[in-house]
Amino acid sequence: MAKPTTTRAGTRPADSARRREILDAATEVFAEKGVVAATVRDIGARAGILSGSLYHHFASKEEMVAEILVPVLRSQVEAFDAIAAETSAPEQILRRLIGAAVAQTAADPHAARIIRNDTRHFGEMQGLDEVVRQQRAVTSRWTSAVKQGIARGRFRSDVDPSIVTKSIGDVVLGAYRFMRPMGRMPANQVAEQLARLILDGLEVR
Amino acid sequence: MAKPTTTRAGTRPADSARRREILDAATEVFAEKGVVAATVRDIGARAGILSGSLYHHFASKEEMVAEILVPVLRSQVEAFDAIAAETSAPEQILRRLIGAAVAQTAADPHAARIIRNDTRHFGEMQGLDEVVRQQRAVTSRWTSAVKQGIARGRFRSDVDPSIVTKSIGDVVLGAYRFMRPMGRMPANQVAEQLARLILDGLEVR
Amino acid sequence: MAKPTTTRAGTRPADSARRREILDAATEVFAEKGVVAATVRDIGARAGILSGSLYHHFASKEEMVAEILVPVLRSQVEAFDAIAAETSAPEQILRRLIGAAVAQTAADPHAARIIRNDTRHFGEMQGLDEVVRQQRAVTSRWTSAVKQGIARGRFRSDVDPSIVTKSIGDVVLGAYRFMRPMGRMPANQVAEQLARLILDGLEVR
Amino acid sequence: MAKPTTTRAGTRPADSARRREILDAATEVFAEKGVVAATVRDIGARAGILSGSLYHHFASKEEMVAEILVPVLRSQVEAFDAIAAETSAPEQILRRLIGAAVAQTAADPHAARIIRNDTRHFGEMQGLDEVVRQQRAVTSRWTSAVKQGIARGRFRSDVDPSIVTKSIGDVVLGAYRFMRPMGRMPANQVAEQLARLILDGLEVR
DNA sequence: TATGAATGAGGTTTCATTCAT
DNA sequence: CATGAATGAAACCTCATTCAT
Repeated sequence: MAKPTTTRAGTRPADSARRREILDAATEVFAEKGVVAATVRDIGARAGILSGSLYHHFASKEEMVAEILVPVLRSQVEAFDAIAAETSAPEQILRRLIGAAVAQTAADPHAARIIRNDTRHFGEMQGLDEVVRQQRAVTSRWTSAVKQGIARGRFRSDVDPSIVTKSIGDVVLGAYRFMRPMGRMPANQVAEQLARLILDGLEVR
Repeated sequence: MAKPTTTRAGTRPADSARRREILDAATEVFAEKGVVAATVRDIGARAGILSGSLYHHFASKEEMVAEILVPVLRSQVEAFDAIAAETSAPEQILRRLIGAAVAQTAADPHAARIIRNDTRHFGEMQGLDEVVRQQRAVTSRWTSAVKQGIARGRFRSDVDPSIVTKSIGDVVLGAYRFMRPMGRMPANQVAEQLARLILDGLEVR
Repeated sequence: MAKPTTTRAGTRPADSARRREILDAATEVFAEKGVVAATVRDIGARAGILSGSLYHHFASKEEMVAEILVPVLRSQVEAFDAIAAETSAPEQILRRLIGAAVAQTAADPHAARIIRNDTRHFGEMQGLDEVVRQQRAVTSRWTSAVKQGIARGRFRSDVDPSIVTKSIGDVVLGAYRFMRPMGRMPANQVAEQLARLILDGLEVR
Repeated sequence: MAKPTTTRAGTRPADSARRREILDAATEVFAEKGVVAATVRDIGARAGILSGSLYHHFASKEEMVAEILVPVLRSQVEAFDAIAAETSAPEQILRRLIGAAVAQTAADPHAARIIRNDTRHFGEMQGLDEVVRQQRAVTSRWTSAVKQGIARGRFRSDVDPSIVTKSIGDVVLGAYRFMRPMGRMPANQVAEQLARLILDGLEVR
């Protein structure tokens, strides 16, 4: 995982325990209500603090969003790059990308939910440039994996790569619903089922 | 003093042309910004009207959302039921459901986008009970199609039906991105590609 | 979107000094303009605060009304009950009820004015149930005092008790006009004159 | 009754039947909700017309109020003056004033209710100068009747004339509650009971 | 005369943010 | 670090009034 030792602008003591607690509360609230509908009062209430006091730890609501998502996305990009570097068979790559993405989702289901639901807003929000950048990086990893598979004749060429890519992305981002705390299945099992579905399809051959 | 949420009597001309225009404007704005972030001023601006004047036509922002989504969802449920009634082979049913859903998405891509992005908020919004009900109806159609296919041995039984159902739903709801005005592909082609992907999988056999 | 009427958690410091100041300002404004015509901006202006900031202390305009009136009415009911418990002669009871009511009016003339002028609206306003309940309690105290006097043959039986009760209520509630800050007479003198008028009538015998 | 053949400013056809109907609807609505809380939409709804169409008949909401109240008040002043002119005994005068006032209340209970509840607003509303003037005239009639009775030694002198006057005014204005449509007693009976109460008091001598 | 659409001002309320203590 | 008070902008919505048809 990337280490967020420095925060944008002149924000205070970097990362205390309190800061982490607040961020966890914010993560939950953002996941449940969405970043637009979530208010700083909601976050304060969940963290056991008054909303005004949040500003001792974070410069803005946006900064919280960034601080929640950037590490998650960065770590995903790193994981993806490692997989691409050490794997050669396209279906193996895709299978492992799915596994890594689902594992991330398992590690931080709230973050996954935020990404799935609020990506649309990140462009207009200030200070989320890095989030947007990392999201693009993730997408590009999926895209090259798919294109490579098609180029090597292992993936079907009669489906538009962009459709494949985005559909896989959607399916994987929705995996949080099948695992704790929302679902009941262990992450690796979810990953396996999604991989089967994506690679082999629903129909029995 | 307290805001009366009840529909004012005397207003509400059922559906005039102006009403339709405003609804179209609202549909666009909701799709682009999300129902929470979209303001009545945004809608008014797009419709060429002052925000207060919207209330000559609609009782609330919520009512607009309902009026946009209910017909779309109802028509989808009807289409789904017709397909289920006249088709017997599970893979045929699923293929046709996908086709119908994508066709809907093509007919009203903005509505699809709203559903995809804002479903989470509908439960807490007042006056959207019918929307929620129809959404449940849609989901139940997908679910029974999938379960039937599994029961008849045509769909794989090693993937949780709920995972299958939700994943298909996600993929189909995202189809608006590949068609006009956002994408460039004709609807029936998108439907065909998604059906292939879902039923046969990405891998070349 | 829909306005949540529930009291926000986290706010509401029970009663600070500021809260009292605002409540006093609100009391004046409500008394002068009436609860419907009084705007939160009026109240804010009188309290030296922006109208939005009022909501740091109160959940709604209605809550202010309730918080102004409930204690006044409750205290009146208590006073009435004490009188009824320790007094036996009907004319003595009535005289003392009038005295207590006028004393209340003297203690909080603005509240009396609000009650006199805006009772009609309380039923339709949200959160004023307790106000309505206490008002009924006050009325019932007047009614039983009058009926008791008639039953014991001390009050005339040729006038409908409901007319008597309501008329006395009206006269007493209007007492604020004769005392400071609107009038000039001391409260006990007003009470004495009203009691004479009510019990003995205007005519010289 | 004074004939309102001319309306203030350049308002249309003077008085058609429709105008009367609307005015009746407005009277009811004003009485029930109060002139501030009553909206032109309420009035239109009760009159079976759209609110905008009201302005073909009246220049403003205020004009309606004026047109409702001025004739009532003028007629009361005339009646009072006639009584004062043809009666000499103070208690007879007062008794007949009460009778006349209650009769007015019976004839137009809604108007009485409006006067009782909304007098406070008339000063700030535009175009109600004549209403205010006539209300002053009414008050002055009550005042002189009372003062005359005191001067002639027929009314008690140990109660402030202003208190007497205002209290009588309150009681009489509240009479609408005891007669149809709100109460059940015939007007002359209400008048008789109020006169007894005011002149002779509640206590049995 | 009436309708239906619109205006524009203003109402209550929300909310991110600031700051003295 | 946290509180509690406040700000100021902006949100949703209401309402008297106007006007073309």
